[in-house]
Amino acid sequence: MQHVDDITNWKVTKSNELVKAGYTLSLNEQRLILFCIAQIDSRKPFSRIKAVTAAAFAAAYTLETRHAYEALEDATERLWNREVKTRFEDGRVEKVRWVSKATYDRGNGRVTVNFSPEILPFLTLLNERFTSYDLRYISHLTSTYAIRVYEYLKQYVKLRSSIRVTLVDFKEMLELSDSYMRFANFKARILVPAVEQINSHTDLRVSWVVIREQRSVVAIEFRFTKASQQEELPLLPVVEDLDESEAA
DNA sequence: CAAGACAGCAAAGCGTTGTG
DNA sequence: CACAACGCTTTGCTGTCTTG
Repeated sequence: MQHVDDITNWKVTKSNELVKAGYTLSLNEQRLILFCIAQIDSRKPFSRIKAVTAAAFAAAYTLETRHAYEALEDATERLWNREVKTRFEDGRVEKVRWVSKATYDRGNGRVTVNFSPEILPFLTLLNERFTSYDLRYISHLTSTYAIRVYEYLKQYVKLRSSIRVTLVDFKEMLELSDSYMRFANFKARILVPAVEQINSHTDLRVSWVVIREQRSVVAIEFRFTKASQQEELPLLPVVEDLDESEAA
């Protein structure tokens, strides 16, 4: 996992709870977080502390190294105040910080991230209800919403070929409840770009239809399949992979 | 009329270039 | 490596037309 040039098989694994939680991250913050998560062995407890070099970050997301410094510095700075909101059945909302410490080592182009203790249950010791995917599939997505939607669909892809989600829940997940009061805007700015990016860069092929009540859109039904070509790539059944490989 | 579609404006974000 | 500046993209909103 240390080799910068070999990110092809890095997997991001997180609990489905986290996949569906409400949070906002800029693209760079999202990239930084996912890069760190990809280095975690989700089956085990772990050190909480992950280091990211500009070179490794640039390699993972196909940027020129010299451009990665400021992206990392900026993302690190902003990550400090970011939080994850988990909504419970009874309406309770629990907020948790992503990081308890995040420092950019100026002069060395290196970030050290300490995940907060409260976020760890979403990332480690996972053996059920989790989602796993290859980091490389989202590495070319340029909309943070595209990444969120990809993860959301990915959690269902083994179980079914479509999922219906209410517009309210969906916007809540993306922390857009108070924005995009007009569906057309949400569609044009979020849905269409996200699905387009997912279809052209990831292993999922997605389409969607709106569900209406009267004339208002109340839900979205996503339909998806795994792309046939990508299927031939070394994408082992996730559960087996996690249970068996290098466990000892 | 209410809600969606479409066009366009503006701010923020992202990637690049040039400079030191 | 850092910083300033530029240009393209992403994101959020408004005006206006279209539709059932």
